[in-house]
Amino acid sequence: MERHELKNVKTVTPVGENDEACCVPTLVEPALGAKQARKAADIFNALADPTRLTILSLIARSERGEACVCDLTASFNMGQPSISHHLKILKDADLIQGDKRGKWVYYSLVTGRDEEIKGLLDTVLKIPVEV
Amino acid sequence: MERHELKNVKTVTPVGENDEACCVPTLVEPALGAKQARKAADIFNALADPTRLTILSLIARSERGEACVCDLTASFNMGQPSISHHLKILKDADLIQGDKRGKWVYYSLVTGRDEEIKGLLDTVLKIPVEV
DNA sequence: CATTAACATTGATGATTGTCAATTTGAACT
DNA sequence: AGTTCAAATTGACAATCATCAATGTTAATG
Repeated sequence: MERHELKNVKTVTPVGENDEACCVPTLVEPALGAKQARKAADIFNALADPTRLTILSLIARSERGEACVCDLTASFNMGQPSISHHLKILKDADLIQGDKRGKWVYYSLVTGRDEEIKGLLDTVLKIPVEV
Repeated sequence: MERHELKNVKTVTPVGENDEACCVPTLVEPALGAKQARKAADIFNALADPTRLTILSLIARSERGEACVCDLTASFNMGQPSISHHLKILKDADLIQGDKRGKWVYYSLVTGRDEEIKGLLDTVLKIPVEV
């Protein structure tokens, strides 16, 4: 079976009626596993929104490592339910955790995943914004 | 103006008719910049799909650091147009690049961003899949 | 207990997305 | 030139998503 990467090299394949063995995959490795891929996609999906990235950034850069919903709500031009919605998505993805103290709820990066999350943010935020 | 983080500490604020100054943001920092947030979100969005993550993984782990569309198409239970569609999204996000050689097109991670992309994948794929 | 304030939840709506079927483009070979 | 095959593109459709308006929940307060 010939590899198309080598198609200029005439092989000794006994060229039948339809040679041209198309694509012998270079790798048929386990690749990724459907479950793992879905899990990872969920996390990236939680990060795939400007509002949510800004929320994370606000939390990560805050003095105490946390921010209350009212602080966050005040930082955006959108209603409080929308912020709540985004917070839920981040929470469901295990990126942030909420702590109710009195009337207020304070969100912080999930304990133990601080650096991981900051790393993801930094990596992508390092990319220059085109001129 | 009292900080609610300190609400248990009685302040000397001349408690008027409505004290209770809600949320004095701990940080009013520039945060992130709308443009930068959108750009980052676009990249995460390109990563927010199991098929696309698997494509990236297949490319990243392949021997020559590239894979042709026919290889990729053969690896999924979906039509060739769908794979083409996902490749376009990854390409538009500047994560992969295509190289047409003969009848075939070979995709690889964008030159110079190899490690960055692999880093993003590794970070998220390290997360244990729940039992 | 009634009220108020902070936050979450629900339901509706317009926009975006992933997939397929059908068609088109473009290169290689006869 | 005509055929064949790899890949991209187009159009359609169901599903998902971000937002808002309205309502529900829970904790502090009078």
